Amino acid sequence: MSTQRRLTTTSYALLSQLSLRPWSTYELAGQSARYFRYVWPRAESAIYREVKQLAKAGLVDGRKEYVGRRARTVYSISKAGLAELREWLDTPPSPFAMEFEGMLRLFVAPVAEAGQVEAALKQVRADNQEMLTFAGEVKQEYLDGRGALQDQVYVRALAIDFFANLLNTVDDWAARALDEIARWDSHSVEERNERAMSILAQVPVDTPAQPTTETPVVPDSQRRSARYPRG
Amino acid sequence: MSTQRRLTTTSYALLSQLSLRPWSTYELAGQSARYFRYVWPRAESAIYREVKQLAKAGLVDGRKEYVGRRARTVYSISKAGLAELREWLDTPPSPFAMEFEGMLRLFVAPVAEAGQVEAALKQVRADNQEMLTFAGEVKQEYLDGRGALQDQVYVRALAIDFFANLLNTVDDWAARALDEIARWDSHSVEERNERAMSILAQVPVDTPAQPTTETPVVPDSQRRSARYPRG
DNA sequence: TAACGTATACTATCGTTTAGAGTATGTCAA
DNA sequence: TTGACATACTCTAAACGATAGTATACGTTA
Repeated sequence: MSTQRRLTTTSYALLSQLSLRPWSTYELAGQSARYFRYVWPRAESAIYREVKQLAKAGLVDGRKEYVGRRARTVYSISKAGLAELREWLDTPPSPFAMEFEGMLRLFVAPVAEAGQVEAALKQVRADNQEMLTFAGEVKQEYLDGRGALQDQVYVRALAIDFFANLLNTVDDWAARALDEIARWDSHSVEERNERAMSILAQVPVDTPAQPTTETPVVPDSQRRSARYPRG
Repeated sequence: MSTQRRLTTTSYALLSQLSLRPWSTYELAGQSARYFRYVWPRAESAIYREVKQLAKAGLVDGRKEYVGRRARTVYSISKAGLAELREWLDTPPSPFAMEFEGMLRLFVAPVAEAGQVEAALKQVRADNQEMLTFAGEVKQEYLDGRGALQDQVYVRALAIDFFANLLNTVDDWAARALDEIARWDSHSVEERNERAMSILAQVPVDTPAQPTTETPVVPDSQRRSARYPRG
């Protein structure tokens, strides 16, 4: 019953899912692979490990069921689990983070062979297309009334809206970047840099009013765990 | 000299940085904290560990320098390292991935107390503002001609363009989502779901032409390591 | 001139997480 | 009855993160 170990966001992600309805571990792993993968990617084995620990901590109840001779465990959230979940909801979420190897490829451009960076960015667009196709399928599932947790479309629609827009933004950028790269061959580094300055000037973000007195330090919005501040 | 262990993307990120010029480990850790953090976030200790292994594998050369009695090691890429890097550039990049706890918070909305999800999304916007401020500072640094690797603005400008657009997209979404959440109080779940259907219909992604015969399986664009396919 | 705070430059350790393979049972179609 | 595929997990090495700790250098202030 007592919560020994500190819970991770992965714990809460599972508690969240289980707060909506009971699931078997296999189903949870499936949901993770199909949907959660995009916002909170975790290995399949981590799901199995994690629910077991949640059960040990008394935050979820496991019930063995049988399909023929094959057993499976169906979990549901416990009162203690729901309380934990509610407490988590009073803490600020950890900030948006990403891994984008495509950008690493771009950074090596000065020492890459012609075409290598281009190929990487084309791959980025291909991946994006694949994900957009998936998003389109999910959109259609909900429009057809056969989406997962269809009774919560009012929540899920916002998630689909998020992804479609995000993927389009990334794709638009990749297209722009490919356009620029195509010009590199016929321009010197100096010419490219001059052009870059006007691209920079048009980047949709305000520059600081007073010149930053010195190079700002390491960004701080790292991991958080405290409650929301005062108001 | 022989590469025993399989290199990770973290290895290649460091090789990339070292291919542009030599850096001390401390500088590499600093660059990682300041810039790479956003595309390939790794712990400081991981940087120190990794360069040492790259040195052991003969992919980088370390030279001890002294400031008084305090030693530091400055690394530069070796021929073998450059060859490895070039091979990596011939492999497709791993797909874009993210962690977005804010979305997890949204998913629990049906069991959350009023205001909890709203607070989470406001935090998302605050974090975004912070990152946008940082992007603005970096933009100004390059416009002033004092950015890191300023002679490569033609590459770095594209990265700043990426971030500004991405952050704006996330922020716009969060604002839209907050607008929707504000309506929840005065509407039943049925009314919310009805509204969600029209939001869904306007999501900027095409739905599949032929109805997806069955629920599509686990997305495949998982980790890759092979070369680009044929042509 | 001593003390203090901050930046530099790391090392060490422990626990967690991932990737990937492996095991075993059940279902269905050819 | 064989094989493909889905279900339902377990196991392990290597990668990674968090945290603490050590030590030197340098500038400011008391």
